[in-house]
Amino acid sequence: MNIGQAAIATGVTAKRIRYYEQIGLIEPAGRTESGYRNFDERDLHTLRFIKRARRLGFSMPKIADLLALWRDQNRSSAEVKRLARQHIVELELKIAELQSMVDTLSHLANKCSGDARPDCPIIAGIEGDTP
Amino acid sequence: MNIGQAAIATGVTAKRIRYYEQIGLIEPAGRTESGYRNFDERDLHTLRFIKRARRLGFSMPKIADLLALWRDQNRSSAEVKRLARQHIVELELKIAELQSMVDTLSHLANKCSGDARPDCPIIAGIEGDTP
DNA sequence: GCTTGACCTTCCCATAAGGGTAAGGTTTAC
DNA sequence: GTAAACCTTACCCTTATGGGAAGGTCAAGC
Repeated sequence: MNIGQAAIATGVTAKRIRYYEQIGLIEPAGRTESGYRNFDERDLHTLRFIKRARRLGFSMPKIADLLALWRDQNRSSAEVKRLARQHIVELELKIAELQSMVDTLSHLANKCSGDARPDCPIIAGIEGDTP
Repeated sequence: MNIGQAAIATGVTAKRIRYYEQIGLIEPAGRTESGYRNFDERDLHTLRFIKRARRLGFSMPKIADLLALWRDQNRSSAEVKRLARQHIVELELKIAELQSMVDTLSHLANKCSGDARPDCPIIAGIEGDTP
């Protein structure tokens, strides 16, 4: 199965597959005599794993860790759980940061008349009161 | 006031100030005879505005829009409000995305025993059931 | 007056996770 | 046999900076 078919089968673009190989996230795929990459079912399985991990917001280095744990038959679930918990904490931190932006902006926007006059608490809020 | 002092006065690093000038976000600062940038109070005011807008998560292009509105004495507050509302929507979209990741991961983590055994619903969840 | 250290300047390289495109080789279908 | 549809590598682009090099400038101390 060449890279285009693998891309269709997994929903991971050919470009990404090559990138994952390049950064060492996946093993270099086998090659045909003419140099085309050749993917088997196991490769597809790995690519799908990566795709799902990405959708959960894991970075490449973390996915590398997850892949290692995935393949390690002697892993402890505690290790996996620790990684997941840590990631959850990071996500929640990011959410809190974004939420704080939303809160501040919503507050300002609610005070803004939103008409034709130039007076605007939003501009004033950005301009001035908080450091 | 040279760039280092401006950086201290505003909390915007010299590197960023040069970058903002480079991308045209701010007017090129005045220069001394020897080529040093020279900042006045108005420049500092602009830099502080940018800093606060950044803290609210606005991108550079949006900050450029905000700066234009800020300077435009004939703006309507409606324009500003529209920009702010749109930004709020984008932030909330991002938050929802991250929250969905947290939810999925939390659900999986809660089912994981987190002990020495390898069996792990988190790995299984990434590996398999959802597309 | 000279040196030293703390500034400043521009320029180039790096980040994360790829997308776009070019130049060229291969395979497949008719 | 040829044209379309693949594949390959390689290079530049993105965001919003940080790091550092090479070299010019300024202020203080001696």
